[in-house]
Amino acid sequence: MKSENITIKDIAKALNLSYSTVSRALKSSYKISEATQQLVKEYAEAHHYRPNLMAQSLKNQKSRCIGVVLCSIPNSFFAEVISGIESVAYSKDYLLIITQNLESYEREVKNLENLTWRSVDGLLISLSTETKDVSHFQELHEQRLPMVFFDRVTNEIPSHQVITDNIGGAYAATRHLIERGYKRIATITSTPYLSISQERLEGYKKALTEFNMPVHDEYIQYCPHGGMIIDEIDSALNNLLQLPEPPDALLTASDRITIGSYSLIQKKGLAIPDAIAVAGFSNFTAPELFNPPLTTVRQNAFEMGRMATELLIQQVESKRPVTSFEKKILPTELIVRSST
Amino acid sequence: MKSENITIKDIAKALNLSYSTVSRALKSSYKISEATQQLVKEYAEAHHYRPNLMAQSLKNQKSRCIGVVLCSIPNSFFAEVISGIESVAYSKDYLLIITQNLESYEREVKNLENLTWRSVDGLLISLSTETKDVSHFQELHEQRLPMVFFDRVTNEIPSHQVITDNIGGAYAATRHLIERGYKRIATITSTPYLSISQERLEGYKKALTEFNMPVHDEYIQYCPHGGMIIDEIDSALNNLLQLPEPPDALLTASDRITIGSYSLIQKKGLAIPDAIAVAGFSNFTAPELFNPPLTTVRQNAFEMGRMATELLIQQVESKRPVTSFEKKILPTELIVRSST
DNA sequence: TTGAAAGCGGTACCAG
DNA sequence: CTGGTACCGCTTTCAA
Repeated sequence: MKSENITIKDIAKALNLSYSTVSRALKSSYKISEATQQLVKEYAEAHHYRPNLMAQSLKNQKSRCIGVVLCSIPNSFFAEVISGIESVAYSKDYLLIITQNLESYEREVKNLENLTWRSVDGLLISLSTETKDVSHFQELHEQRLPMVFFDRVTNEIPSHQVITDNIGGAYAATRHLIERGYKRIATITSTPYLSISQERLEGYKKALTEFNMPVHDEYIQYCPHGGMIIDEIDSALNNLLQLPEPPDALLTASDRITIGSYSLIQKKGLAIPDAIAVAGFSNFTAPELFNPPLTTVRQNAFEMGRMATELLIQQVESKRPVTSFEKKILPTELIVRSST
Repeated sequence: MKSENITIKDIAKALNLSYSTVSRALKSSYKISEATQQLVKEYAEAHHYRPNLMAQSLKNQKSRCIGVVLCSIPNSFFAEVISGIESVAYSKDYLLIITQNLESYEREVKNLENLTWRSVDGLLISLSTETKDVSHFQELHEQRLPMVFFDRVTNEIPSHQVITDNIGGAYAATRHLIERGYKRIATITSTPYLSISQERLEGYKKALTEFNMPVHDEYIQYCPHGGMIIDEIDSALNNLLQLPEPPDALLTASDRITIGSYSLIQKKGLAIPDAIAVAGFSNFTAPELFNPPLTTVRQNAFEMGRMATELLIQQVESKRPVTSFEKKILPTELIVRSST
């Protein structure tokens, strides 16, 4: 194939037509006779004609590439999101450029520079935990580069957003803990800058308040790097356990924090759920195999990727600049197991 | 940036030079005076000149894209491999097109067609479980498209390969089971067509033979789709458990099969390791959290991705056609936990 | 309805 | 050492 690819010129020569006619016939342009269209299309089909994408890109100033900005590919949540992104991108003939920043603001900026150099047609973005300032995205937004934020979003840039019902998810898990009879419910979350942290915290507080339970600030612990560094989680846990009234239940607000906490609690020799109950946001494959099986708030990561990509492509291909934006909120699923 | 990108022509105009001179100056071509080079480069730097990759691609017939062919992005092993691939590709300014085939031969072929259409410069390939015939790759190989196989490789196409020491890994795990005193050791693996199945089986048999234990064919079970379908694993397990002398230990030969078996065995109410011990190939994040903690053979997936990509890019950029190929074999790590 | 030709942004050959 | 120019494959305007 590769070396034997035929071009529009070959077709034109073979059929004694001009380049332009062939080009238009292939696009079913209205100003071409049925007969010619038929002829050209059949020849193209028969000779496996595929348009040269590089040439098309150069001409149209469209790369049919989508840039993906996220923190970590092997993270189970994001891996599922990518799978969803792939499914849509592929079916619409877009290509993915996936970058990971390992929660570093600096790498996020550098990756972004590379993506724009590649002249992507649009961006799918989930912010790094370190990112407080979104001006690097702002700048591109002002140049009309389509972008859709997912999971970790910002409200500073008007754009489509696809997120999980973080408030609802955290609320459901906290309420579940309350109803199970736990009295001192703590939470460990990422940086307070992140949208997901804020919302999950809100759900947590909402449940406590609703059941007339106090919200103690010392029961709320943050991991500046989202648990990328295990020591962060450890010190968060230690802070909690050293309290005069240590918590009897814990809500962990992200995959990494959930797994990390679970592991550390066990290492400290604390029994789950007797010494401390644990429920957490997690898209881990097999939380039912854990010891004890882990109560999780599961997100529909695949769907999130799918939906964000559809919104993005829609915007990329829209003739008019898009000015009204959607905020899609996907439901979470609380799966109760014996860790709570 | 996007809309304000400057081109070679802009530089030429500004400096009163010709396009070609600017182009050569930027590439530090030897026939350009130091002074001019200096001038051009400084101007380019100052105005954030970035060459248009689409134009370069079109001209050079190089896309700086690498196609990745594998079965499933969210699979923990492959997600780690991708992370390794990304790290190298990114540092060398290559772009990744990732495709997944969900173990379907048909999708593998279709994906491949799309990749070649995108005119990728090279391919990183791990075969689907359904793939017995590799002629679709063969064809591209004959057209000199560089390709490196990893993990699930074929010997029918002369190319670089990066694999795990599958024989050694399976051997170590089996030997460990033998030394623990298990007498009837079974194994569940993928299709016998796959290189990894064959090699892991070989390691399994080698250990048994070395310790003068018989190799019973009925102790070897296959999953035609690599465990993609959970029923496959279930029937494999049932076949084993219904034997007059059911096994007292199990070696599972891939991530999905390992997790699936573990889950099913628990559902059947069998105690691990008392009723049956389990050791398996797995790159799962937290096998130590399982109940009981799972003995695993871990592969260096990240390194596999890194290495395969380096070999590929080296081949892509090599002036002469590459004729001698390397077979890199990465060591495995047996981590003993209480499931055995 | 069709053809000719310019141009997208670079590269590389040929002159000078 | 530098400039002119053809060309990569396709799209699109302008003419016919």
